[in-house]
Amino acid sequence: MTTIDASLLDDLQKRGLIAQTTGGDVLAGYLASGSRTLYSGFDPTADSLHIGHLVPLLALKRFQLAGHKPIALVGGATGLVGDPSFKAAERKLNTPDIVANWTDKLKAQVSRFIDFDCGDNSAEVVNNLDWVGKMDVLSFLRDVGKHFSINNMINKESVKQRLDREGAGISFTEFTYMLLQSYDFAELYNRHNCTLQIGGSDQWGNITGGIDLARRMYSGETYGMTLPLVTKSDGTKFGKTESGTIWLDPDKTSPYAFYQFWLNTADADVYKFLRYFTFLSLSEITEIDERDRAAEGRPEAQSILAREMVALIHGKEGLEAAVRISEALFSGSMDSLSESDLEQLKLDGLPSSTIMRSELAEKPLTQWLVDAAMAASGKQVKDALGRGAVFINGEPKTFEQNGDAASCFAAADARFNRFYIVKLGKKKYHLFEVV
RNA sequence: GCAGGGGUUCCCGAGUGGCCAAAGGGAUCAGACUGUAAAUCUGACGCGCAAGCUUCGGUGGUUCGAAUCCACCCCCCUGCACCA
Repeated sequence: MTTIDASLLDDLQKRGLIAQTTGGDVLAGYLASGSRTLYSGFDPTADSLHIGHLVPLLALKRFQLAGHKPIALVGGATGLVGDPSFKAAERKLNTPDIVANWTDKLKAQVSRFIDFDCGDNSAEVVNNLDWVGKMDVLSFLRDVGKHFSINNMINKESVKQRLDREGAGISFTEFTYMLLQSYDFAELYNRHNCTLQIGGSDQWGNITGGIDLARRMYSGETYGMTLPLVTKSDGTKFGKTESGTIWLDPDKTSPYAFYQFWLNTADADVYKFLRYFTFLSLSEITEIDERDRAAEGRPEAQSILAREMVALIHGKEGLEAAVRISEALFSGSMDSLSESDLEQLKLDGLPSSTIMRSELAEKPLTQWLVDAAMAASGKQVKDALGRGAVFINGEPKTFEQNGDAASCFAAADARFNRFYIVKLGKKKYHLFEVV
């Protein structure tokens, strides 16, 4: 028999992970008095989840650890339609085969976070295409559509801007999204006795829609809870860097890059992020906070956060790889790297490229670095060269040497006859293999 | 459909015949300082190592010369009308 951790809601509250809930105090008692089944949905809008999906995904795990049964729903059907919630403009539809492909990828990713073999509250992964795909239009209109009032729907905050805005508009397709998601909840209630849906705060409208539908179709009593949108103290968008979205797929964002992302968290955000994203207890986090405050200089929190996150998403091996690269590069002891270390750096996800020695003379250094995506334009490399911010195997290069890439990558300077670590600025590293 | 306003470099936003690759701010990149922070200061910021090349919704035109003037077209906003 599964033990229920009755303090779950209280813990979530203290972590700042609860934006809104339905049912008020009833929900706390409901969750404390038995193992419940809950779900959260993930639509296949790309071939990988990104860190924006982490809060609901980890919340499923928190519920599971507290004794509840999580269902991760991958939106093979809803992904074909597109959620209009708080979106400024109509989105373009992806083809069914692309969505199906993405659905499979998300299923695999999601599955790594929750436990499928822990007795009564083992997790499940479902795809809403399995039930929505079988439904015919008339049944949908009669059985589902009949329960929705257009009057209520157009009053939802999530679609307001699309209705109000001149020139934007909303198609019937996207407008119908809420019905699909609501139907998911009703269906999961009916099939799995799923009585709680969680999601991002932008999902409130869709979640309450589902609660109403479950009641109307099956007289079911269900609950909803939303998690906060992750914000940063400086007002910029969480989860994006200059180089783009931070993905959970190691092929899209390497464990090293992922580690660096968390390591660079601002002091003003790091303790909040520890509460949001890690499974460290609140008292442990408070302790870290206090210790950092007492110590002069560099706080430990970022490093703890980075380690926790990489271990969570990429496992022990991913963490070791990320730390190995980071230490080699940032400790200044690159000389100590062995040939196999350098090869490992490549495998570990340090950006790298292979170039032909015979082609070196064809382009100036600026162009080689631009081609390797180290900088957006040759001008930036030129600026860096002028400031002594470009190093090849530890040797500073100057603008005068720009035209002579062959001597910048001189054979005599190569590590193990082929490797060059190029550093641009303080944080950008790239491994060149010249053959 | 009619009337009025507008589309400028990643974003906001100046510029209304040469001094404009185009003010200013933001974002971004690099340097100093630091903790691979923050704040601050400095430099860069269409592309090109360079000569030089390509931009100001689109197409044509006027002119020695246009982001700036003219014509037509496309798109957006604001009123009015039409529709209901």
